[in-house]
This record gives sequence, structure tokens and C-alpha cells, in this order.
Amino acid sequence: MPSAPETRYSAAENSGDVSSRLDSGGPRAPEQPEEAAGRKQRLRRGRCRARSEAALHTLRRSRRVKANDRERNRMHHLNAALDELRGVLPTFPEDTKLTKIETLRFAHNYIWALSETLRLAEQRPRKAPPPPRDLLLPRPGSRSPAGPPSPGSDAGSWLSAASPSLSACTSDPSSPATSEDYGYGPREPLFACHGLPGELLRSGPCCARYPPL
DNA sequence: TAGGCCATCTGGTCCT
DNA sequence: AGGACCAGATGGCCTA
Repeated sequence: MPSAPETRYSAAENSGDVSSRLDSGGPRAPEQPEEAAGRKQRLRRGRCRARSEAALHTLRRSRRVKANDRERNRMHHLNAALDELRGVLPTFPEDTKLTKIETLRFAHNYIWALSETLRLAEQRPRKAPPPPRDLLLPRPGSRSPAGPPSPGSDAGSWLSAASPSLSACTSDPSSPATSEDYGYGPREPLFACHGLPGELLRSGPCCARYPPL
């Protein structure tokens, strides 16, 4: 896609075209030696200019190609890091591939849930934590046995029906609580959070992504 | 077929 | 000057 600046540059390039200067047409008076020398000089200058502009174009093109290459590489590295992150996030089935945005939001929640687990463990050192439960959240067409409601289609209802501890979702101003806050659509992730209290995961900062068990 | 997700290209901006 | 980072545009692929 030709960009505007490049187009403008091409136009400027054409305005300096040698041939357009040469064929002015019409009968001419016999050329004086000085005039001939000047003409040759202009011609040389024009050719030089055209050559240097072509070289400039080539240079710009090669810089762009290199920049594209770097950008592609950068995005590949970013995606590799995202893949590593996916690798440490528990999903079910295991080969479920979260989208980029799902990965980031789930990671956010996961970290939050782990932090909450630690905090609660410190608050109640003598009380044993609830037994680990798996959170199975289905993608469309892939319902877990429990058949939880869809957070996308009915996020509000399951939020309101959830336990009072869900207030954690909205009490933190830095933690958007609803799917609307994220501009999120009906897509549903499929997560299995092994060893985490389901309550914590459901009430995480990104709780709109997690329906009740 | 519309919408979501993604990779890639591109130009602009900032930093070293 | 060159590289990193960013956001917008575009087109391809996939799914409901």
C-alpha cells in the first residue's frame, strides 16, 4: 500500500525528471559554447540527481525491509513469551489454546488468586484451606459436566448470584469487574485451575471471565 | 456471511 | 543514524 509521504516523494521525484526538462521543443537559435557547456552540466546534474534519488529510494526501501524484519522478529519474541505464559497457566483440556487477550487476563486472575491464597493462608494459619477444586469453564460447544452458565451471555446474572466475596471484584478500582469493562464478547475460555480454591478464582479481578461452579 | 483473531506491513515517535 | 516500540491498516483464516 503506497503511503502518502512516499507518494508525495514520488511526485517530487517526477518534477525533477530530466527528460521533461529536455524536450521543450520548438526551433532554437544556434547554441553558444557557454550555453552548450551549461546544458551539458545541467544534464549531468539531472542524471546525477535521478541516480541519487533512485539510490535514496533503494536505501529507504532496504531500511523499510530491515525494519519489517525486526518488527516481525519482535512480534515473534512477544508471541514466544506469550506461549511461555500459556504454558504455565492451567487449562483444560491441556491443549486448549487461549487467545492472547485471554492469556493475559487469565494470568492476571491467576496471579491474583495465588496472592489471595497466600494472604488467606497467613490470616488463618491453623485452619486448613478448602480442598483443591478444579474449575472447568467450557468454550462454546464444550460443556463441562456441571454445565455452568456462560459468562459472556449472562455475566451479570452469574455475578449477582455469586457469593458475597465477589465484592472483591468491584471493590478494587483497578480491577474491572464486568465483561463490559473489558469490552468482551461472548467467547468463553476453558480453564482448569488445579489446586486453587474455586472461590478465589471466581472472585478475581477479572472475575467476569469466570462463571460459578 | 459476519465477526473474531492473527500476522504482517507501515509510518511515526522516542531513545541511545 | 539506527533500533525499539507503538498503533493503524489490511488481508487471510476460522467459526458460529
